[in-house]
Amino acid sequence: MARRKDHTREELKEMSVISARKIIAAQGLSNLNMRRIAGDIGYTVGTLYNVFEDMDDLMMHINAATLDSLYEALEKDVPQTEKNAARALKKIAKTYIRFATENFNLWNVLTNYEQMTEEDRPDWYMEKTAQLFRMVEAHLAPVCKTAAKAERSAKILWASVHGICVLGLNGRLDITGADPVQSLTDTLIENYMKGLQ
Amino acid sequence: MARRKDHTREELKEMSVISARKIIAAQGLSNLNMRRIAGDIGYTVGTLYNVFEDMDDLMMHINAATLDSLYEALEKDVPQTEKNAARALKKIAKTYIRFATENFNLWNVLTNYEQMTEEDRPDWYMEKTAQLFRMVEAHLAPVCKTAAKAERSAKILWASVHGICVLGLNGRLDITGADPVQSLTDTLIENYMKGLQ
DNA sequence: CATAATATTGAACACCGTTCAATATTTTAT
DNA sequence: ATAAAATATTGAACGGTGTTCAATATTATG
Repeated sequence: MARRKDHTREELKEMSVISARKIIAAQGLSNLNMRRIAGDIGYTVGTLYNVFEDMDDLMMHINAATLDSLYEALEKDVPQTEKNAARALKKIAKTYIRFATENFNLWNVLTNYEQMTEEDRPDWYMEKTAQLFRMVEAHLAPVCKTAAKAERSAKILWASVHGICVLGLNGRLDITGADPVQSLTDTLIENYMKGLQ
Repeated sequence: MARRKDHTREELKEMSVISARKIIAAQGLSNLNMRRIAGDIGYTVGTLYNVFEDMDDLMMHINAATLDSLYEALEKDVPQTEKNAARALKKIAKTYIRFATENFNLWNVLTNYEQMTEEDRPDWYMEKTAQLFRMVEAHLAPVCKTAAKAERSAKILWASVHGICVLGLNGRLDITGADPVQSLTDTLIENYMKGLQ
């Protein structure tokens, strides 16, 4: 046995999430299981359950990491300096679509694997998605009369782009690849922003 | 044993799908399994595999039935006589949201349970979704210059409404219930149609 | 150094989708 | 009508899953 202090609980959590994300990215969610993660990090399944509540808990941490990397991608790609709202929003959508394409399996897990009970979604997790909405809101505030209206439009546009991305990348819009999807989100954003005046 | 001719293969298929949909609607996908369906229809699991390829095949038929009932709901609720495109589209969205709310579990299975390989989705299944798009297209054709443009806008609006519905009803837009979701789709459709001119 | 606290193990459990040899029933051929 | 072929149905069995928990090993404490 041994190695009680080889890694702290936090280190074990991090190692598990990294391993799980590697497996999902490379071979899909169907090839993920607790025993395999345990083996990958050099422990057994019992240790995994000493660190995570259950598989749902682990999945939440996996999705949290995906949300983090999505936020990083957006922060890196989208210039704060862009004054034209429509152009900024189109850039956000473009980066979102690229992220979903390049991290298809992880992104699909994020969108499909729902923990039904909205209540027991912890605050630190909710904050990660709130962060993303705020990013969109920031570009809408200058062209909206009130903060509430900006918030509304942020929700509408984010969810719409998300919907086009989900159906488009999963082959339910009779189009293939990232470019046609981006073309649709561009049109959506242009028309919506035009109608906003 | 017995009863080889009690039901035809088609009858067995139908009974299985009805039973499965009842279980999903009442207790969610997590409570669905092959043995339970078999028991419900008075057979054993082996018979299920004599009629369906596997559980994915059964799930496809379940989703097909959900698509059918969605189409029926839309056909019943949305008047063909409505000349105002925006009003017609808002009515479609409203009915879609109501359907998703009233058949939440079945609708969630439809949106989440993806058969990854788009190619082996049979034609009769694809036709069911095409039918829905055509319904939206019909209302967009009069206000679009070309049929291709109407098709584009139909995809954009359908996917957008779908996205708002998915995130909204799953509690990811910081709103609760069907009404606020409908309010967002209304705004989306109004702004998009306004921008179309 | 003894004892409490904690970490780690891995066998065991219940459940799942799926298979398939055995068996019962029906259809077809003679 | 009867034998033989074809088909339907069964249910035990297989391998895999998430999860539990008594046993054991390691570390911390007094």
